[in-house]
Amino acid sequence: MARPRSADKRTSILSAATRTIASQGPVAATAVIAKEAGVSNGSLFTYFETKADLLNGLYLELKAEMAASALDGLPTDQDLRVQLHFMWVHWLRWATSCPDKRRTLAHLDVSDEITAENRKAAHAMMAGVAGLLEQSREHGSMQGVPLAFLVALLSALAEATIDFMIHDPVNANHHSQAGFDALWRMIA
Amino acid sequence: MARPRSADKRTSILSAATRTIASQGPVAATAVIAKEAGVSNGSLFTYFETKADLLNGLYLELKAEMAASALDGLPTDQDLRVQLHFMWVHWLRWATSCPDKRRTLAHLDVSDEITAENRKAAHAMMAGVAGLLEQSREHGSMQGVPLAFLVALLSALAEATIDFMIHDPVNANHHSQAGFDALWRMIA
Amino acid sequence: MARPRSADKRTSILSAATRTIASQGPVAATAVIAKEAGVSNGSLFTYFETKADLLNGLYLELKAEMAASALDGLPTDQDLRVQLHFMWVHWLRWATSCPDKRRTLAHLDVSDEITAENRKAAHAMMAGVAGLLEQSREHGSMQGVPLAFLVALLSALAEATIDFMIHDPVNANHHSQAGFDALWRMIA
Amino acid sequence: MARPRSADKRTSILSAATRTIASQGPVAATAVIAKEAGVSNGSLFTYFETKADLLNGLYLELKAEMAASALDGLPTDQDLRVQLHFMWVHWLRWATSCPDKRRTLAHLDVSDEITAENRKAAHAMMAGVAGLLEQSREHGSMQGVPLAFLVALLSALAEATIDFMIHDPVNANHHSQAGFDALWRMIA
DNA sequence: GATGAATGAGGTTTCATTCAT
DNA sequence: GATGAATGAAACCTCATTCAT
Repeated sequence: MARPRSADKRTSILSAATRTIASQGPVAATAVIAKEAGVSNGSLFTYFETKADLLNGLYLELKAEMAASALDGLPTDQDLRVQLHFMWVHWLRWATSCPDKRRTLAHLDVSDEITAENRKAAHAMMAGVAGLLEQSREHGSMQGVPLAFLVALLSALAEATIDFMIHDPVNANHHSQAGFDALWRMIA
Repeated sequence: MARPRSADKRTSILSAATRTIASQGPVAATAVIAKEAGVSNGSLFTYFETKADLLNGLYLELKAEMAASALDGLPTDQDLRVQLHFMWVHWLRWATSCPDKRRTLAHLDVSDEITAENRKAAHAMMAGVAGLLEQSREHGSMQGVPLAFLVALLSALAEATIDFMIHDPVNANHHSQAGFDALWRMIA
Repeated sequence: MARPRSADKRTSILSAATRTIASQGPVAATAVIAKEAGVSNGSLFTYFETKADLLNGLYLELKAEMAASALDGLPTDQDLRVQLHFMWVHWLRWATSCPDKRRTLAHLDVSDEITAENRKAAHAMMAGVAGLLEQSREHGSMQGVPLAFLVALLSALAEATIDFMIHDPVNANHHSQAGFDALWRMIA
Repeated sequence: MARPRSADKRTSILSAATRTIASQGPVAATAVIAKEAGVSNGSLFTYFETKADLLNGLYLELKAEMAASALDGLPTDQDLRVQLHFMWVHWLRWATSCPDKRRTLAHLDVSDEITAENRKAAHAMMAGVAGLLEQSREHGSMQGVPLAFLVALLSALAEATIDFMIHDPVNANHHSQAGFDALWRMIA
């Protein structure tokens, strides 16, 4: 209820929640998450007033991390195709290297507990990606469609590709490239 | 010689489950589903031994219906692009006209309760779609990628398009066409 | 509700109940007993109006069989010690050769479902044993105690001996004899 | 640092369980036991993880109390017959003065929920009684029989005597003495 | 009479949240 | 602030009994 003091503890809880929800889904009990975080079950509720709060906080945290992974270090001075490829590769690398975070995010994406407001906020984090897409399609076949639709298609392709990379890790790079080529054909 | 098990009642339960799970997710209580179906609490368990059984049965039922919608009446004597387009349109029409079924299926797709066996069976129902894709890419850019990956990409595009059609129903046909064109560019 | 017709079916149910209760106790479900008897769960209730009725019927049946085993063929023309020994041996032989019946009887003996009336009826079946005891103690040390107490002590010794015979079957006869000798010292 | 688990509450639950099981048997609902203990439904499960745990805990508690009643204050410097008589009298006094505990123990003795391990532990608590019996029979007629059998016979006689004392309380002392005399004749 | 589907109360256990320590 | 015991509303599932076929 009062302002939490330890940022460490908050982080512990979020990371324990990530691990637990990845394996059990959002029905994971708060007591289990607390124990996994090495914190008492009561303490969890001083850092997150409600289980829904925890879920929403985790959602934002993971979305932000994902967006940052995709966009940090973007070579803005280079060719658009190169930039888009950079974004694609970093996004997919992040997702495949933290499968728990990615799986948890997938769970939260379909959960009823995430508020519309937070979904919108998460969407805003991808503004950089949207901007890149906007430029990339400038002279291509998808000039007429709403940008949001385009973003949705990109996400869909990315997620499908990630699934396949995790499922067949030996050829992960291969699949990543094939996915990107498909994307490029789609929007170019 | 005794009162026969009623197919109607089974259907009632499945359709009540569809409605309830669409709005509450798979955590929907069996008691709520039973009441919504106009059936006693205990009766549900004579038709489905377990809640997990109900979920799995529903999953198969909906997947089958979805596959049938996409493939029934396929004009196999026509051009591949026409066939693929037929499939695309019918699939999306089904999904957008029964949003509850579609939403429930989305929930079940990520649920831990669905067995690997049933996931495989559901996959098999889409064999027709896979076959169509296999032929369609024959001379295109995606000859090298695993067919399963191609199917995953198709599904991803379809789902994203469906989302957008539901979100912006006025231009649904427009989005459907844009999605299909994108798909065709991707595989052609 | 109507008069049952098939004595066979009644017997099947009783014997299925014996087996099932022996292993699960009186909480055994009527549906399980019915299935074990090869009868529909509804039918069970035309032969026994109530589960309690079934339990009570079974109790009487088994008690009667036990009493008969102990007393049938009693050599009434012989020495009392010989008669008592005959009774003891036959009782214990019955109990050790039908462990299910014996175990079920033990369960029913402590069950709340058995009516006082039926307990009394069961007691009456052992009148022969009581009579034998009455005569046997005529000149011994237990002339003063209530006959019912004497019967209780006999039963207690018998049950303890049976337990031990089942537990250590190799020396069953030995234990049987030791038990009888102890009994005889007690009452002589 | 948090509210400590209360020994009182544990005791309340055990004693409520004793009363409830005495009258209803081990099928007594945990909710009923909790209410009788003045504790919430859920609290019972912080003191006993499982209903079976509660039953086993109660079993050990009652067996220990019974053994202590029989053996505490044993006049080890006196004649064996005196010691055995002391044990007999105290045992029977305990049993007849707490009929609920005794009845509950009788229920638990035949329950499937009690583990073999706990049965063995309970047996060990009676080691003092066994030792006394071992010495008492030294020069008597029961030198050849297994000690465990002897213990079983003693228990059987005690239980039968207790039943009779409860059933006819006016002459309880009389019956107790008659039972002991019978026991002594048996082993002397 | 026989069958087994239908019923709904009741059983054990879990869990988010509160609050005494 | 931290802890974990306390709470009681559900949740899933079982079962004796009834009744349509």
